[in-house]
Amino acid sequence: MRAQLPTEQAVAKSQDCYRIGQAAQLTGVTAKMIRHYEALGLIPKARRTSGDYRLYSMTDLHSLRFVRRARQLGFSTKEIQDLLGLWRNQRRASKQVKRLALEHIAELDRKIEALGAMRATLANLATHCRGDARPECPILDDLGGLPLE
Amino acid sequence: MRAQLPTEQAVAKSQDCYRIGQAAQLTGVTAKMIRHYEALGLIPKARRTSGDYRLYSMTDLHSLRFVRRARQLGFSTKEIQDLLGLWRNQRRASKQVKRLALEHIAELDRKIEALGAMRATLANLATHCRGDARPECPILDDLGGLPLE
DNA sequence: CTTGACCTTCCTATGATGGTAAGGTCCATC
DNA sequence: GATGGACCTTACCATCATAGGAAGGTCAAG
Repeated sequence: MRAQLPTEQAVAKSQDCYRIGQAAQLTGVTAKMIRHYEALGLIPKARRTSGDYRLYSMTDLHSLRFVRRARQLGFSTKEIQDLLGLWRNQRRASKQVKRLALEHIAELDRKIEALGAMRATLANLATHCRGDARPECPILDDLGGLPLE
Repeated sequence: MRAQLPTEQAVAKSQDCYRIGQAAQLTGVTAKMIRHYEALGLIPKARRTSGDYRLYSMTDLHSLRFVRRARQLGFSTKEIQDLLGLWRNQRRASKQVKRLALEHIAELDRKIEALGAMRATLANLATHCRGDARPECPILDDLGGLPLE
């Protein structure tokens, strides 16, 4: 479990190069997902060592952290692609970014509302269920459609 | 588009038999999903006609509506399997049903909370974004990790 | 040279749903 | 009795983000 700081690593570090496992540790994005994002075109193809190992610079790590943070906020990879484009574009208008953010907020609101409606319905049913050893159960009655048929 | 009420259909109806398309219409579950639920073992394998068409009775339709309603409430197919078991078991204890319901409510709460946290963070960032033609953008700054590094 | 940590690619799976393609059934109408 | 059309069948692929594993290669230390 000792970090391999010797030769290769020392060279890598001095050259601002990290292999995928290190990049994963430093960004919180799994190596698996880093490769996946590369395949999706979300991040550029990594440089490779002579042994075909991927190499990442600090800039790359920065991008990976960006992606992770955006994922934490629920953006899809497609949306992240757009956000990354704006992030890298010095001539972007903040209006564009804000629009994406507001759209995503609206999407989150839709999901929250849908889940809230489920929760309310189910909580209501659960309230009326005695929850004892007897079989009578308004929850199952509702699912079975008894009240509606 | 005329419903085929003649011979086969008349017979089917008189015998409490519906083909998958009719079952889909009557239950709101797509034919696709009906087959899927059967493959999952959620509903029993349907009887078949001599031509290998699936046939559904009113009881089957009832089960399908149960599944649909449970899906609307966000239960997974695995959970629905348990609910169906309880529904069909006349000796069930309502306690068991209520436990499943409360667990699911807790799960919904977790999801709602997670989405709500995303929403709050993003809304906060959006508030501070001017949303004009200039490039400065606190949203991108956050995603890029500027405030944390 | 071997060992072990790390890397590579490729394939598989998840969960609920939708799509499509190639082909069979069944009934009505010509 | 053949045709057309609505409906059905199975089988495969796609979505979305993520994880797991197998088989094999790299590299540095012992």
